[in-house]
Amino acid sequence: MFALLDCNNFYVSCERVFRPDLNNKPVVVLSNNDGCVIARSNEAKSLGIPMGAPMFEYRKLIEQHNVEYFSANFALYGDFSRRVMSIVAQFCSDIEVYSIDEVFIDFSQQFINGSLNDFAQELRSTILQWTGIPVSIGIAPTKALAKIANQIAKKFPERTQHVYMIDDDEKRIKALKWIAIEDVWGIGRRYARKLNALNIHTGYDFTQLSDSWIHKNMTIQGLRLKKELQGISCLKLEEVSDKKNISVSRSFEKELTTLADISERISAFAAKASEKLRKQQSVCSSLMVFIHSNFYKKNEAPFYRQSYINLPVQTASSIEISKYAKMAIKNIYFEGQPIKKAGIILTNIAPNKYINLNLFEAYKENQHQLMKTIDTINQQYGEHTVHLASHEPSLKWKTLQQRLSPRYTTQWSDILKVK
DNA sequence: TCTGGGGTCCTAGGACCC
DNA sequence: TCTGGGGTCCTAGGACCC
Repeated sequence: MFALLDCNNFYVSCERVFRPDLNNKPVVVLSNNDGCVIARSNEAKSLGIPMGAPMFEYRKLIEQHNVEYFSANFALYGDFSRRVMSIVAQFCSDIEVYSIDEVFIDFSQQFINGSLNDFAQELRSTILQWTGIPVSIGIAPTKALAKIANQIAKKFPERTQHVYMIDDDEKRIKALKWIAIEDVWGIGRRYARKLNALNIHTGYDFTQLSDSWIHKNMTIQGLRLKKELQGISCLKLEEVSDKKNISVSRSFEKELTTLADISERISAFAAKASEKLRKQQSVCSSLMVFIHSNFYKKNEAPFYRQSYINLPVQTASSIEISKYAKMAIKNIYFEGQPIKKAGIILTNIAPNKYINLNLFEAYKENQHQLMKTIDTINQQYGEHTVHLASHEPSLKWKTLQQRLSPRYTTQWSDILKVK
């Protein structure tokens, strides 16, 4: 049996831990630049605020109903995530951290006295007591069914007490007939539309389609999903592995129209991405830089360009990566073209212990040492203490975060004082 | 005026090799 | 006039996830 444990309205719940006055009140959390809604409390959902709602469209509704809103505080959410996951790890040996707020657990490997249900309840109440974060748990024979069980637990909290188990065929069929096809894990907007056109509306309908049709139209992944929904486990827990791509991208607070400005941002993104790369002790051997115009402007033709660069040597040096990123941007940008968003993706990532040396380019050992020193300093004295001269982080163009909560758990100066 | 960011997997088709 | 077959690697693009 598998379980999926998922934190309820995670970002909002993190904010509420230090603001209990916001319990039972509508709360939302906003994206970068306070652009749109990325998390909502149940009360905010009931007001009809959808996921991804642009702030400028919903500001009126939000103010009208006294919805509390926060700028995203990822330092806080990341820290809470680590705390929740470490409690799960104490209870269960076999887990897969699936996202910042979700974890799969292999219950079959678990030595559990009594019922799985009681065990899950105990886990849930411990997490709530130790961290203040409410969670829901779905239990089923496969990961895809555990996802659905989790949605049932969340949808009917009174009846399920936040834990629901699909443990026989009758419950499985009932759950499949209950769930709308677009809410099934692995069915996105595109497939949902295609399936709806064929009169497929529930998870159950989907399992009635032929294997060959699903394989042909939805690849091998679609077929796996069908088996999973039928109770045949195809997806196991996955090992945590190094990232195969590392990207940093941002929308700008306004359109940029000069190479100098865009180049400076790209340099900062490159440095940030290199830092992530070094953190997982890897190097990369190619990168891609992209820029695009404001796609929401209906009266302008969309502009999108990307440039791939193969690096002469594998590296994790901010200096090297930034240098090539700036070369890439020169290839694709022309002066005057307004750019709203840009980013960098590092690819062909490998562990840094197996660096391939290039016949014509020396491995820059001194840069390796320099990066190590910079990382240590920034870790100790705060982000951006040392940075490349080619960009001025945080000062000139700090992103808009007008409603940022304190970093209660990761910054000494922000810690709560109890009088 | 104002619309997020960071990932994964799979497949088709072209380049290239013997 | 007739012009092989089988394989791998790489990349771009499309789908999905949170």
